[in-house]
Amino acid sequence: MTDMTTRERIVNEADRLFYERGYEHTSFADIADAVGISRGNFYYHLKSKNEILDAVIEKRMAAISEMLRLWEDASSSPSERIKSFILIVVTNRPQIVRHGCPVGTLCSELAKLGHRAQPQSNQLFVLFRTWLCQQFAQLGHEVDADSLAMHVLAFSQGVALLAHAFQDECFVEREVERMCAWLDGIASEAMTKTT
Amino acid sequence: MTDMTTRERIVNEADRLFYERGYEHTSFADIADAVGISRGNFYYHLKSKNEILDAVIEKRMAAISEMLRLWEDASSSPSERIKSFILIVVTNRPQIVRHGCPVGTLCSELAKLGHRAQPQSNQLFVLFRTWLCQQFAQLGHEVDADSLAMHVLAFSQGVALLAHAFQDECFVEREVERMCAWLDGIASEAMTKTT
DNA sequence: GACCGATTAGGATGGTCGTCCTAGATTTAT
DNA sequence: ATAAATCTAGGACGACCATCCTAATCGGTC
Repeated sequence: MTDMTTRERIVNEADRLFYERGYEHTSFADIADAVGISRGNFYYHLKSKNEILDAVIEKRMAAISEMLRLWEDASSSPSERIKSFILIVVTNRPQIVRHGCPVGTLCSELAKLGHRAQPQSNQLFVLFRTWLCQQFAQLGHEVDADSLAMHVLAFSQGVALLAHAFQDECFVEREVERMCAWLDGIASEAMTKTT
Repeated sequence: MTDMTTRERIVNEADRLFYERGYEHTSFADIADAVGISRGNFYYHLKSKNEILDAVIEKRMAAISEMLRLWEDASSSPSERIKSFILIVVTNRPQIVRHGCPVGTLCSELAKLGHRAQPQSNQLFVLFRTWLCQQFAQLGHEVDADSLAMHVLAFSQGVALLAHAFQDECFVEREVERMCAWLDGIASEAMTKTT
């Protein structure tokens, strides 16, 4: 806490505020207030708003990579790992209902803005996409692994967006159940093929 | 064209710009430029940006209602009508890839902003939701009609968001195929129950 | 042709934004 | 202790924002 550099504290607060209020709707004054430093001092640590955004995306990239690595270690089977992903929308329900999916809302905003950093933010999706792709391949769905990965990704984004709009937590659970059932179907389908 | 009132022209351009650039990122100057009138003249027709947003939402509500009415007339069976909805993401592919879903991106932005008009924008979703709900009920899924409606809605939002982020048109078609197959399963399931 | 309401244009206002600059404070190295 | 490097605060900047005000123009009516 205390041994965190000012730069890290800025990036942390920016990360939070970008998520809670959106990128464009968060100003330098907001971040400076949250960190507890003056507006002017800001530019000593980060030269522009773009640079903050880049740093935030980089931080999220690292966090996601770490999370995927943990899932890799914790679960033995690929279907269990995929289920770990499906379950994040229910694990993070309160945040999603309040602020949507951190990845989805950022990518959506930057895409609409035609922002310079859109490709970078898309890499957050790509991280999940390739990881899910690997899991489906290990499940025996080598040919349509990417298609299945995108399907799971689309599921999570659709659920997050509607949960956010309607502020509905129950809906999330119903959709997760449906998705888990679908995944079981996919997994057993792969089993019968190999055996 | 010529007999359109200035107010209507303003609302039309605002509708387009809100969709293409987002609500917050569209300024009065942008709309005034697009319509071809001066900034100052603006406030004679609409008192505030909120009022423009309200008018745009109202216009979209009317457009969606009309579209649903047309689907009602064009299709004989409820499953055909639901398919009409599923197919809009492929019909409007180019726009969705460029700007996302008009309803989803607006609701998502207003929800994140905590905007006053968020409930109004949600009514756009509700329009689809209740209509889909009716169709599923007619299909014989009275008890879980709303759950199924939300599922279809989530599908469309997930697909639109990812298509927009990844600028991928092929993905849309694959997901639509998958969804149509799912719908056929739901429909036949209802058939066997009634017969 | 004078009048009046509807419509328009353009500028003024106060606020916020991202950005930059500079002078002071603090820390570190010698 | 002194000098250099690092960090901080606060204000100034130009641009843009939503909003408001006022004077000019237009249409039709008597």
